[in-house]
This record gives sequence, C-alpha cells and structure tokens, in this order.
Amino acid sequence: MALVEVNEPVSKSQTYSRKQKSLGLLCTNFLKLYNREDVHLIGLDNAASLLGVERRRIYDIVNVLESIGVLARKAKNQYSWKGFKGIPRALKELKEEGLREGFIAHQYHAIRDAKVSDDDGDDYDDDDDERGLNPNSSSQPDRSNSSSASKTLGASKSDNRREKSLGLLTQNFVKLFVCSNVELISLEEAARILLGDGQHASIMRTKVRRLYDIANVLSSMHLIEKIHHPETRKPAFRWLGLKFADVAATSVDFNESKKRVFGTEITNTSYKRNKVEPVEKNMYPKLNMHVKDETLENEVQMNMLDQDMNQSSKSYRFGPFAPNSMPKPKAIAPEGSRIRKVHDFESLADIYCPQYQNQENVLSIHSVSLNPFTHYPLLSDILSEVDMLVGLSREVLRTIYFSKSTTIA
DNA sequence: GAATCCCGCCACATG
DNA sequence: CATGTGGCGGGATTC
Repeated sequence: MALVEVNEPVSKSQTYSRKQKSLGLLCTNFLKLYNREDVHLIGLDNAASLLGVERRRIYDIVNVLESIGVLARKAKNQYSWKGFKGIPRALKELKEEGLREGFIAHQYHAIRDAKVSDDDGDDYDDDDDERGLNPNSSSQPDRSNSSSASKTLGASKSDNRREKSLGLLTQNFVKLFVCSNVELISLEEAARILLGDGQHASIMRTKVRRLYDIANVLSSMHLIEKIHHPETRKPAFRWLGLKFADVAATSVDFNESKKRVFGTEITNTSYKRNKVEPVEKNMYPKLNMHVKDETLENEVQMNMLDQDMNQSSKSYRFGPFAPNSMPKPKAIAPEGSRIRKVHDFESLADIYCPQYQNQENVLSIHSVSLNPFTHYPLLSDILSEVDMLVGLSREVLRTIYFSKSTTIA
C-alpha cells in the first residue's frame, strides 16, 4: 500500500492486465513459495494450482529453472528443489561447456557497436565462420536409443525437439554472457547469434519470443537485468550473476517502486485476455469446507521448533522483514463484503501474491493491510511439506483463486 | 509503430 | 489410449 507507486493508476478498475500474469511474476512467486532449504520436492500440479496458473506456464519456468540448476527433474510431474545454491555449479559447467564448444567466441562481432569495449584490447578473434554454432545437445551426449545409424545428423525427432527446447535455449543464452566479457546483449542479437546468421524472419521472431520468456524469469531472479543501451536506447540485457540473485529471491523487494524489474510485477491472477468477463460475478463460492486448517496450524508449530539452522553458507535469512514483529494478521476485513473470509487461506494467499497489493482488483481477499510476510516462513514450510498431501486444500485455494475466471460454464 | 510476450492449440512423448 | 510435456506463433498489450 504505502509502497505502491506510479506506474499504475492504482485502481485501473479491473481490466485485463497482462502484467499481472507475466512469467516473471509467476517465477517470482514460484520462488517465494519454494525457495527454502527444507523444500525438496515440487509437484507441478500442486505448483500450478497454488500459483494460480495453468500447468503449461509452470513448464515454462520449470524448464528454465532446471537449466540453471535450481531444479532437477525427478520424475514425471515432479522436480526436486536445488535452490540458488545449485546455480554456481550449473553456471560453471555451462561456462566450461561453452568455452569448450568454442561457440561463443566469434559471434560477438555482431555486438560490437561503437563504444562498449573501451577496455582491454584483447579479444578473441577467431573467425572461422561456423554458421550454426548451435551445437546440438550439450549435457549428456548419450542419446542412446536411436535404433539405427543415427550418425551425426540423426536429428531423431526427439533430438530435434531438444534442440529447440526452452531449457537449452536458456543455457545457450546464459553461455553468451558467461563465456565472454560482453555485458550487454539484446534479445535480437542473442537470437541472431544463437541461430545461424541468415535465418528467416519468422524463425527469428519465434526465437526472440522465447528469449523474452527466458529473460523474464532470469530477470525475476536477478540474474540478468534489462536496461537500455546507453546510446542506442535499445533495450538489452546485462548479466548480473549471482551477486544479487540469492538475496533478491529471498527478500521482498521493497523497491518495487521503480518501473518494474522487467520480469517482475504484480500478481498473476486470472482474467482471460479476451473473454470480456462481463460485469461482476459473485464468485467466491461458499466453499463450505474448513479444510482442517488446524492440521496446518500444527505443522507450523512443528516446523517452527526445528526451524532449520543448517543454513551453512548464507547468513542471510528472511532479510528485511522480521517475521514476528507483527501481530497476527489474520482478521481481514473483507473489503467488498462478498469476500468471505477463509481463515488461514488468507495467509496462504499472501504467499502467492505477496507484496503487490497495489492491484486489489483481483483477489480482494488480501487487499487489506496485513503484513504478507509475517507468515511467510511458516506457511512455506507447510506448503513445501505437505506439497501433495493437501490435495484438498489445494482445491480450495484453486477455487478461491480462480473463481473469477474459470469457466463458469 | 515497435517492443513485449500471454495464451492455449495441438504435436509429441510417456506412462 | 490417456496423460504429461512443451513447441510455436497469433495477436493483444505495453511502451
């Protein structure tokens, strides 16, 4: 509330807002939800419902997060959480791999624009054009299974698919930064570099689209940052690396005042793009359930007690917001009136859509004040722990969250 | 007008 | 064959 600021007529009434549903925001919320040491497994279904998005979107972020080492696929529909601590390793490998492949080397000719490199005169300059630097697979060279001669150009359908995957693209994009000293790259350039040179416009367009997706999640993690080129005015991305990433993800961005950290923004909530949801619809079904919130309550206690202290590396914890400085937020005064309080769900809601109170249009549930972070740690514990056990409450949450959009049909 | 990038159809992969 | 994945690009939003 207090921190709301420009850039949004505060109550643009409730029109569809693309920003509220950006991948970056989703990623931010995803991290808020799972970025804890005691989280181990993450179920995609659960994540999707908790975050209030379609499964498809989860795949998007999960794929890039995995390629960065934050997640690791465990099984179908299931990922293990590695956390930010998994990034260094991943980056290191990407760097080595990238250098080894040597693909990053020459292409920077495209990037050199007048100034930029004021420093060192060194440089690589091997220019043996190698068009498709796009080296096929990267990680495990084991494709094992192409029945017959897969030779070099096997392109066994699946490989082809892998080649175009968001994950691999993410890695290559990252290599671009990590394997060179270039610090500013526009997505257009990146696409050009990662693809061959003479690519058809449509191919480029698609690639750039994907890069936007990737950039959004990387931005939300503060691994990169969007800025405008000094002269060109053209938008480009700068590599930030881990210096901010970790902290950024853990803390609450109080400085959300700025414009918008590119891939970061308001809560994602539903409101279909086209469907001109006519006026009001008294949603908020009367979920008559009280899903055992005490169960949760207990869980909290438990976790509270053995709050992990094995945070070896980081001395940093919940950052700025001190968990218990606040009185029980609980009681919310339903602003509208039609909102029915749902005890703990209100708190839960904050986890998914913290900080951005500026857009009360949706989920009026927490439009009120209550400090969203007061509960954060605890609830997260719960969530991660009962990831799949709460199938029930999950449904509830879903109901509350989507009641708006979901096909009333 | 250009830059962004959400949305969800639908082809593949897997179980 | 059902369900899980996730390319892809039309076109709505933002800038």
